Amino acid sequence: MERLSESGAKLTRARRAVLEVIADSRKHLSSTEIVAGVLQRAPSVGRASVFRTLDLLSRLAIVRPTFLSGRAPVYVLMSEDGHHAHIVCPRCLNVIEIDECHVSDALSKIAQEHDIHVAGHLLEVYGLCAPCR
Amino acid sequence: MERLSESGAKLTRARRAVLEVIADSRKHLSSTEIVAGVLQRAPSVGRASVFRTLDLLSRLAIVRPTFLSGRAPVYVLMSEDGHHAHIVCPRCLNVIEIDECHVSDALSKIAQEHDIHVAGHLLEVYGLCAPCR
DNA sequence: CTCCAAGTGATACGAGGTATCATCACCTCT
DNA sequence: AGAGGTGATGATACCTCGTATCACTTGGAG
Repeated sequence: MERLSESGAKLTRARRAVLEVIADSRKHLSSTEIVAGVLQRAPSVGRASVFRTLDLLSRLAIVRPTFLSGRAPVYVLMSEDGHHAHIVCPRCLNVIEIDECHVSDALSKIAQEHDIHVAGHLLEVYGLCAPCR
Repeated sequence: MERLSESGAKLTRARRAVLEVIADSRKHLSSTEIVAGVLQRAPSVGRASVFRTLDLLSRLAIVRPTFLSGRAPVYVLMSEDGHHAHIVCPRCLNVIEIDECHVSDALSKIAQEHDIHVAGHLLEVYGLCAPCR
């Protein structure tokens, strides 16, 4: 929310609604689910604005579209410093969020080797979860 | 290619064509580009089969759809052991492939903490490349 | 309070992806 | 090597998600 206004973008009803829907959700939502959620919360907001907002949030690295299950992408909320990590079980398609992903050493090596200023990352780990084995 | 036949799936003309187009490309391709490439290589192959094959390859973790630029996802070819890593520059949208991503220590910690058998991973690093600074 | 660029909502449109179904060809088994 | 049947195919029509357009509204700086 602060990240949005800091970027110079206006904090409008539509954008507030989209952000609230995403932040309040326990799981990653598809665009269709976000449209539905926004419609409940602020019925006057139009479809197009939801998509425009998702696009804006993606460009600001607040959110990142990713394929988890189903045909449409779901939107992952990035942490304040632009990072996110989760585990996907290819069997049950459940997603386990990871808080501590231990990749900072790896990132600094990568930054050095490729002459990059790292601003964020997404780590997806694939593997069977305990119940599925 | 071997990975496909080992999975029990038939090795057909359509599938061969899709795999060849992806493997021969220097960059990550969108579905539209893959359809076009397949059409050149094997004109008799139908649209639907290309999408079906992409779906199959995703389920087998040979390929992974990801949003890099543009509206449609692009397909990333995973290594034989199910891993892939790259850097995306948010400015020029160029993608730099990473061969050595240094995350194995992190992955074993994650595997332990979350009781997972890690089968693969995708690491996306975001950051400005040298020319863009 | 005023102003105006940024953003909005409604709608029509278009591209990307899918369901269907009769036909075909891979590959196993003999 | 040849046959059989099941998984896969190609063509088409369709549907869904996301986008362009444009007249109107609104956030927020001054």
